Amino acid sequence: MFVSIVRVALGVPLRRLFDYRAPLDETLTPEDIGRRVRVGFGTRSLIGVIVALADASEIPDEQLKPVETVLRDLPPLPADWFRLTEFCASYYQTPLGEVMLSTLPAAMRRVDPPKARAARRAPGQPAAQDAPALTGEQRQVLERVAADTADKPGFHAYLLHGVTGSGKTEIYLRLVEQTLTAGKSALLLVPEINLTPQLEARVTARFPDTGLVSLHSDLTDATRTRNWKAALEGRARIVLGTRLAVFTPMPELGLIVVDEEHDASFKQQDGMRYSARDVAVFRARQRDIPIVLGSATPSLESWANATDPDTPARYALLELRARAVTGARLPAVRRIDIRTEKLRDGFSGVLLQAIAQCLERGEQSLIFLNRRGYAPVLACAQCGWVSRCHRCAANLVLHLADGRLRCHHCGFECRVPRACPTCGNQDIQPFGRGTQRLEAVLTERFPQARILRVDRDSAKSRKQWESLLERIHSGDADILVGTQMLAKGHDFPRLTLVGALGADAALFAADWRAPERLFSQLMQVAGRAGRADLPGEVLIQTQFPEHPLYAALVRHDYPAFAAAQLAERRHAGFPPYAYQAMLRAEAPQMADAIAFLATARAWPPAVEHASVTLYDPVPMRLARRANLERAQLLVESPSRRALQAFLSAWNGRLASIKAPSRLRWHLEVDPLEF
DNA sequence: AGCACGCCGACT
DNA sequence: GTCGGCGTGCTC
Repeated sequence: MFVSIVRVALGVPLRRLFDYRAPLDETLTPEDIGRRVRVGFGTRSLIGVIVALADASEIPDEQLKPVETVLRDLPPLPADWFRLTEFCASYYQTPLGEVMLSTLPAAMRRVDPPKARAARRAPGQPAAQDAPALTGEQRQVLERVAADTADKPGFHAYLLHGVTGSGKTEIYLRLVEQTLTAGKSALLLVPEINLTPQLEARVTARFPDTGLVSLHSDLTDATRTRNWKAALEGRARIVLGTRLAVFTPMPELGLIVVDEEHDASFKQQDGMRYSARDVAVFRARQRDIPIVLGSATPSLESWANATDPDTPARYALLELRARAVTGARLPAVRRIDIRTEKLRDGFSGVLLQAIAQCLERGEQSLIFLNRRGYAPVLACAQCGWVSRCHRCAANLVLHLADGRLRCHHCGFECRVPRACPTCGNQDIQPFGRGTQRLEAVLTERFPQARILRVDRDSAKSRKQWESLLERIHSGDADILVGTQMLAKGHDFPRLTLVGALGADAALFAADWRAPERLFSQLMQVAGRAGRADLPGEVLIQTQFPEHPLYAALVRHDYPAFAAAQLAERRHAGFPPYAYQAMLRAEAPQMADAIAFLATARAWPPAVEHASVTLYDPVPMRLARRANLERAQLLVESPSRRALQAFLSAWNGRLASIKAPSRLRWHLEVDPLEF
């Protein structure tokens, strides 16, 4: 074959590839597939990836431009990376070029790349830390995996279910060790690296002389590029990263681990809205290697895959039931019935007393409330004015700490007015409670206590977060007040009491995934309390103490909770018993957004789609954000295959719907939020 | 998505 | 008279 045509993927939102003439002075071979090229595109130059070579093009010869440069600074992107990005392009209905280019580090898609600087010398690595002895359960789990792979090497998907402190990390580390010994490399995915620096520290300590790189969005572009190159060139044997790392090319990949697999931060919420957990499972199957998904409270999707008797077991279930730390017991969980009691500033007498006793014993307590700010709204009792955001369909939250009203959706903020802006009444009142208010209340009630608030406001930067963590660890705080940030993987040495406020809101929320998230969060904060010598206690203030969610929580019984939830989901025809996609549109006028969706709904593609249901377009729950009116249309099918076939036919037609230029739309497969 | 081209309103 | 608003069309 005489190669005269180079087929190139470009990072533009067009569902096609672009043909170029081979450069005049170079002969291209199939080995060049996967190399980056610089090509002219319209009036500008772009970086693209060679996807194929051909001897002819459908495009008339005079319209073809020659490739400007073939970049040979790196090995070509490997074949399995192509299959991975092709799968994502097709599954998530995103143009291949966009998928490919968006998963490269920014420097790799720039036409004028910044000069690469040598890495600063890494500090001297400490000697390898010894592996701790395994518990019986841990040994069983590892033996099971070893037996499976000896029996049939290749793809195995495991769901590792184990409570906080049961030693999941040790399982990961042992499997990584085996993988390295076999000459392969490992990919470890975690929800947010800066929230869990101790995992990174543990991996580093265990494998000090192994090429370990991390990949996440907090790294500088130069570092990210350097680490990514190390992975592509096979020098990095362990890649530890957040969701974006799932696309890292790794020639010797032999194991994937997804820690806290239920965590919502594995879902990308803009651009290509992929689930890194699901992509990881596809990648493992495609590479024919084992994958371990770990969690104390797995996503119901994964749990169903591992336990549902009606569906063939897609994942094998591995369980760690006991806490690995010798003698450590699960904390006692109690429900505090607040239907009869008059609360004092949101706190029940029982909880206040428990905090007081905790203080006396010199132990730490944690108050959990998933709402930041001082109060969710400021209102005038005289004329009915409430602090609303004029750009969003939402209230402005009162932040008394810096005297401002803030919109949590668009970032708008202003000073707190002294009087009601409409009637001049001086007596405007905050309604409801956020973490700042709890902090203020506790400061007043326990003036001698050192109180630390931990939420997105007090831990804005990685530095602030680390300094807060440092204070918590050094015992520099008696009472912690915070949001779900506090629930994420940390050891609080003297924490023995957890109080949860406002949990009920999730029980009857419009979002039917709210109970799943609530259970997971409460289970996680509960897991922080108590250790061998200090028993822990969890107090949940509720008006619905009989609710099955709390009953399961008291028993630490995730399987029972999951079974009940799955039964409800099955009955209601929700995921994982249905597959969904969401078409969303936003425009300055709601009517335009709805009209777009109505047109899309009335344009069924030419494929058979009997099993696919298209619902009516409706305004989103937060109908206006940053002055844009938003609406959505749900597409659903009991068959993933049918939904996929429908979407690919439909997606092609959506682009040709005429709409006002200010209208934006996107299609999301497997949406998590409504 | 960018970027150019093109056709109508208020301004140094 | 021009600067610039954003509609429309194209990119191998």
